[in-house]
Parts: sequence; structure tokens; C-alpha cells
Amino acid sequence: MTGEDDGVRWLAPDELAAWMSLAALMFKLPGALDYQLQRDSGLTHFEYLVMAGLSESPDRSRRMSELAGFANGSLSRLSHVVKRLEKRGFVVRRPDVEDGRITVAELTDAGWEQVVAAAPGHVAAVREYVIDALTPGQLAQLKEIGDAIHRKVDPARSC
Amino acid sequence: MTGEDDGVRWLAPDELAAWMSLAALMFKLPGALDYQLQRDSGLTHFEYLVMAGLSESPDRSRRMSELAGFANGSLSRLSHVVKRLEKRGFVVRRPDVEDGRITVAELTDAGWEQVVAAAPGHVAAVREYVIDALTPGQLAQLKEIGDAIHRKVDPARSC
DNA sequence: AAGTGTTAGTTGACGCGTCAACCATAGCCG
DNA sequence: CGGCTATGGTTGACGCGTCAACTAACACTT
Repeated sequence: MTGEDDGVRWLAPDELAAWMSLAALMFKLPGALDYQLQRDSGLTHFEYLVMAGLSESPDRSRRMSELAGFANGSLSRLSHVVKRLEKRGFVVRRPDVEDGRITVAELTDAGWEQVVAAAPGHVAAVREYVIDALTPGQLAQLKEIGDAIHRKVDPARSC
Repeated sequence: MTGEDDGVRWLAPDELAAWMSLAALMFKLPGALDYQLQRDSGLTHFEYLVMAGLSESPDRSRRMSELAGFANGSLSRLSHVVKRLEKRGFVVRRPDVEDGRITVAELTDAGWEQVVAAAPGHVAAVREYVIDALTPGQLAQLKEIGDAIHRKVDPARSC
């Protein structure tokens, strides 16, 4: 399945190695981070992102579509998740006063405490798995690499 | 939520930037690759990996647990997927002759044709999104970075 | 004011992955 | 051999994400 001139540019060994390395990373890292958050705080990584996004916003609130973009998820997904978070008492939803189409999600006090409690463990995990595993130079490279790939995958969002 | 000395080593701006870049990548790349495969070949990335794994093996067959490791998935997941692939006629399962506990999956002719048809498009996507987006130097760096992170996330498997 | 289109968000059905329970076969030890 | 544990794999229930259909509110046109 390699070598023949079938018009396809197959991957060279070093290209393949780099890709495999990235692929393995893509599969395992999310799971590892999810696992830590789930175990220590009962939160999904996505749920954490949503609540962290709210916690950093003025009035601890933000409109759904904005939040969806921030958390790298579809609006539909966010809607489902926020509904669950609301059921758990971490978030409330209300329509915007100026534009009735807009729904604004707001972090409750309970939600705030939940994020604050979850944050240190999550940051520690990110540090352990990523930041502290790399040299400062590699970290800088990683940003460049990530941005370059991101520009190809999602040209619209990245500029 | 930053700046106070609460004993937590929060992320510095450049660390955060690198992490965000990687995070965005982790969320979007799998989706983009899945989308291409699904659209052009009706296959999940995982299904593709499984069938590609078989296609590269002697007799186009391999035992389940091995295959699961290759495709970076749990045995349970693989079992479900292989059952579906079997229903679609791409794969057959049979117990190993020497050890009745072992199930070995084998790619059918239809399955082989399916992978062969899907491969060029998939490789092209990997090229477009990753390989050709980076310089050779970055590609080499990527492998080092991926391996370093992988060693931290899953120490057992990586050595 | 009524009609048309657009934007924001919600909902429900479906498919996939996870988890825990389970089954079958093999290897071991007395 | 009879019982025990370990190994390899399967299954079903449940939860989450996706997709397409839908609702509601606004904006623009006439």
C-alpha cells in the first residue's frame, strides 16, 4: 500500500511519525483531563470550560452563542449542557432584556464555588501533562504549531 | 482569580497561550478529520483506523485486544465497532484456534476495498491540515512535543 | 400592519462510547 | 480430576453530542 505511483502523496516515515505522535496525543490528552476533572470535581472538561468562561465574564454572565464559541462547541451542545448545569444549580438562564432572542447564562454562587474548587486541580493537570513536560522553547513552538494547524482546519475563526 | 498567592501555580500568559492553542487543536482536528472521512467514505476516524490496522496486518487479521491498542480505544469500544463493521460486511470475527478466548478480526474483500478507497482522501486531509501546514523543523518538533506529553499522560504505554 | 427573511436558541431522536456486569476459555495447584 | 483465578471478549443500560426540525423574537419591506 506504499511505494506505487498511484498519484497519492503518502506520508514519509518522519511525517508519519510526527502524525502518529500528534494523533496519540489527540486521543489520550482529552481523556486524561476529563478523567481528572470528573474524579475530583464531578465535571466534564466541557462543563468546566463553560463555567470557567462564565466566571471570567462581567456579571459572571454571557450569551449562549458567545459561550459556545469560547468553549469550542456547537450551540446545540451548549444548550444541552447548560440545561443540565441549570438543573444542578450551577447556572441560570434568562432572556436578554434588549433582544428577546438572546439567552444569557449566569453563574450562580454555587456554580462559582464549584469552578473555584475545580480550577486548581485542573490547572495542575494541565501543568503536569503539558506545560512542565516541555521546555520553554518547545512551549513556544507548540503555540506556533497549534496556530498553524488551526489556521488550516478552521480558517474562518483563526484570523 | 489570578495573582493572589493561594498556593496554586496558575498559568503565565505564554503558557496559557500555548495551552489554548493546543486545546483548540485537540477539539477541532478530530472533528475535521472525522468529517472528511464520514463525508467521502462513510467511515468514522476510529472505524478507519481499525480497518487500516487490519489491512496492514498479515492475513488482514489481528486479535481484538491488539487492534484496540493500535486504534487507541478500549476493548469494549472496539467490540461494538467491529460488530457494526461485521454487520456492514467489512469484517468477520472468529475465535482463535489455539486459544478459544481470543477473537480475531479479519478484513473482508469488501472491507479491503473500502479502506483502499478511503485512504487517499484521508491522507490528503492529514497532509492539508497538519503536514503541509508546518515546516520540516516544526514537524520534527511536533514529534518531540507529542512524545513528551504522551510520556506524561500515559507513562505505561510510551516506554 | 402584514409578510418575509434572518438570527438565537431549544428540542427530540438517534448513534456512539463508557462503565459495570457478565460469560467463556485457559492455566494452575492440590 | 475438581475447583480457582486470570484473561479475553461481549453485552446492555445509560449519558452525551449531533443533526435536523422547530419556535420565538427581531428586522426589513411594502
